[in-house]
Amino acid sequence: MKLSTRSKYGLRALLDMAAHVDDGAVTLKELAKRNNIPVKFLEQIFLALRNAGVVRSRVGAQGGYHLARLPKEITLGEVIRVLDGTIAPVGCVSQIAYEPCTCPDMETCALRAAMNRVRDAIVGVVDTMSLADALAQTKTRTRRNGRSD
Amino acid sequence: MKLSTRSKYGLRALLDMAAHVDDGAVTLKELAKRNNIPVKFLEQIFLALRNAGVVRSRVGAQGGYHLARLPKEITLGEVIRVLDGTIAPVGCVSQIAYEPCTCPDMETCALRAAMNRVRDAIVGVVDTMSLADALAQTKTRTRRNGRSD
DNA sequence: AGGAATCCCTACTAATTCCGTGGGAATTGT
DNA sequence: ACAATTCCCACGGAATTAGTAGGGATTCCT
Repeated sequence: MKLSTRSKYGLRALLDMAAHVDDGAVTLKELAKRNNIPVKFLEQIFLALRNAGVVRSRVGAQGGYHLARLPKEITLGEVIRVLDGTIAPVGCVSQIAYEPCTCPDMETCALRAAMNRVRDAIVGVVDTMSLADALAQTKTRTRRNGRSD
Repeated sequence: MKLSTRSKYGLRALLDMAAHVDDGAVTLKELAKRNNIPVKFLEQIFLALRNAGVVRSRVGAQGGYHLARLPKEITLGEVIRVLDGTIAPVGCVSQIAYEPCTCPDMETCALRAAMNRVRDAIVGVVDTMSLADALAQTKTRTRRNGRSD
């Protein structure tokens, strides 16, 4: 159930941008340095984010990136979908990246039904949590809730 | 956020066993055939499940596997942990397979806080859903609920 | 105008993870 | 004895993903 490094980096950088949203545009170089991310890899990631309309860019000297919308209008789910292509734990429950599985009978597949619920649980979090929400939560002290793993 | 094929196969096979729990022991060969899984791969998977106390085995002719507990006493979460080692979407929020991430400051990492909630959401489903629950849900007609991806 | 900074794009390599296979030993029922 | 089966570990290869290389286009500054 791992999140790709690609999405991890992308989210980390975007959260940083959201935190410094008042400072105007920021360069990849700066973003990469601040967040411990290889510049060239981040470049690739931001290309995708730009094409998806999550960030906007300005080329040339004094150029850089800025968020295309307010932090509260960008959800984690949107970003993950852009960077990973899907969120669903198995292909057979994904709408945007559906792929049939090899189970003998998909209609009565108990695993599929269960994974549907898992997907809903994940989506329920990431699609309702914006960059702003994520930042706010951290500021008010991360309270752990005990569930293991 | 993908579930490994390993866990997928393991769960599929266990659900099958749970559905036929009254038939006594079943061989890997049979399980593999019924569920479209490569025998040798399934063998590996069941070795792990056996060591973890999820199934019990009997060697020799007329041997086979059977569940170590009732279907309602085996959760999906337990199985996934055995087969994948962890459930958490990122290493830095896993208790049983913790791994520090490369973010500049872990204490104030907004992504970590967010992923904590995702993990809780996933765990909330898989740790409360037993093999029996998963089967029951399918029998009562899988009702889709619309969330996309 | 020239140079420096920066994004844009594609292709490639490297690393890792994961799926699946092989072969043989031990055990048990017929 | 023989056949069926679990047990065990190691290995090969495929696929995915992380990260790199390099050059082009655009804009700003002096």
